[in-house]
Order: sequence, then C-alpha cells, then structure tokens
Amino acid sequence: MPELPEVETVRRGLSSLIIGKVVQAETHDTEKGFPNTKDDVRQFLLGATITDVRRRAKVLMIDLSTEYSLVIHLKMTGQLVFVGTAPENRFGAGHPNDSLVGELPDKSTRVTLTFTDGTKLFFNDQRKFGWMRLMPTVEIPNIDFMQKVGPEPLNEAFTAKEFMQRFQRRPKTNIKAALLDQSVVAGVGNIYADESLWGAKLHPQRLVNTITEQEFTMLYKELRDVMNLAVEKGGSSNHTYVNAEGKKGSYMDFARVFRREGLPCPRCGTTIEKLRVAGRGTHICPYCQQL
DNA sequence: CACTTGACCTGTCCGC
DNA sequence: TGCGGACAGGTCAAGT
Repeated sequence: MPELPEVETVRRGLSSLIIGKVVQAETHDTEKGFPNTKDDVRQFLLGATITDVRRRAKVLMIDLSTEYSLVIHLKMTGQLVFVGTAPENRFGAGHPNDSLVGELPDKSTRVTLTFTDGTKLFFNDQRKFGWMRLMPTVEIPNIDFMQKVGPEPLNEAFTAKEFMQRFQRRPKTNIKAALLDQSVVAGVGNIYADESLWGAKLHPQRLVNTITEQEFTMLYKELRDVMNLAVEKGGSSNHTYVNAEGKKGSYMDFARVFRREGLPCPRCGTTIEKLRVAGRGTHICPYCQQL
C-alpha cells in the first residue's frame, strides 16, 4: 500500500479533482470495507458537497458539507481513482504505459461515488484489506488509530531529537520493526523503511537501544529525504498503486535497495541481499549495513 | 507488559 | 501448462 508518499500523492490529486463536487449516488459491494447503513448514506453523503481532502499518516479523509467525512485506509492494494467525463481526461488515454487500471468499475471495485456532473470516484481494492467509512468529522480524532499514531515525519516542526525520543519507546525491538510501528512515527512502510535504513547505513536488525544519537540523526535525515523525494516523484508503484488519475508513481526508478536484490549497491557495488525482518521482505547492502 | 507472529484476502510468480 | 507454496505497499488480535 500506499505509504505516506503514495497517500499524499492521492490526496493532492483528489484535492484538485473533487473539491466542490456534489455526491449524487453511492454504491458498494459488501458491508466489509463500507460498514455504513443506507440511511447514513442518504442522510450524510448523498447531496453533500466535498469541502476538503486531508491526510493523517496513511489515512485519507474526504470532508463533506454535512460535517461528516469519508475516512479511507488503502492498506496494501487500495486505489482511489477519479474518472472524468471527457474522453481526453480519461485515465490511460494517450498514456498507456503510465496506467495500471483499465475501464472502471472492474473486478476490484468496492465503492463507486457518482458526482452530479457525471464524473466518478472509484475505490478499488484487490485484497479487500482496505476500508472506507462515513463518520462525523469531529469524531475522527477519537478513533483508536488516531489516538495512538505518532507525529508526521515531514512536518517542519518535527526535529531529530523528537525522532530519537519516539524510538526510545521501543528499546528492545529492532529498528525496522520500530520504523514500521505507526505509533512511533506516522506513515513509514516497507519501502521507505528499507530505503532510509540503507541511507543511514543501519542494519534493519539493529536493536533500538544500541543505536547512537548520531545514527538516529542520520536516519531522521534519510527518512525525510527519501519521503520528500518520493512525494516529488508521485510515490512508488510496484504492483497496484496508482494516483487519483490512475497513473503510476516513479519513485521505484530512484530506489537504492528496495526490490533490487541481486543488483549492485549504488554506493559500494556489493550485491544487494533480501532477508526477512519483522515479518517483511527486507533489502540491504550487506557491506554498508552491518550488524 | 513488550514484543512477535498469525490472520485478513486475492493474484501472481516460481519451482516441480 | 497444472499445482502448491511463497509472497505482496498494512494493521490488528492473539500468542509468548
């Protein structure tokens, strides 16, 4: 799924595409992934105008004029794809290599929103781990995830010192597991964990309580650099990730270790290896990143 | 408690 | 080209 840079890319795309539009119709396949009742939909979604699109960690919020919001988690394979009415605005048209989606709805479509101008927003999710739910905007901060999620790593005010202190909540786990823990820092997933650990020359199995202040400062800088670059490149597309226009992101063209096992380390030329850490496929340079 | 491991799903790729 | 198993951007609940 989409990690912070991918979700932020979707947020930016949706902001320019759907703010001001009025929801005319909604359909979804099963209750799993969209738990609201028909009454809720009629009362708080149909006829509502979209007022804002926000992000916190990997969660998207589409705010409505009814003071309700659609809260969305894309998990591993979720997509939010906008489809306009004019043929030249259709995703994929003229850019077949950028597109990972065909005509919509398709087999993976879970929710369809239709706006009054005839445009549509599709929530697709091959693996069905993702969800979308309608809830009062003011209640969003009370949901469990929002209560425990850590700070946004790209915020200006987020310092290297705070970064290190957050990790000290998990002293006896390895650094990769801690990076993936959303209560430590928000928005880091498997790709940017591996990329930033390579940048900081840290082995993913290093225990948090063995990492020096200097090493944390490096990791802080690398994580922010890699995530800022990924936002600039529109995120990473390995399999299913696409932005709001159905197009792929290009960060994978810049990846240094992620999914590059067997290829040379761009820093020292040693062959990149793949191992399993914290239950996830993990990519390292065995020379640059030693235990 | 802190930490790790399975489960949730579908699709694809790799080895026999 | 058939079939089993491992694996895939994430997070919870249930284990130790």
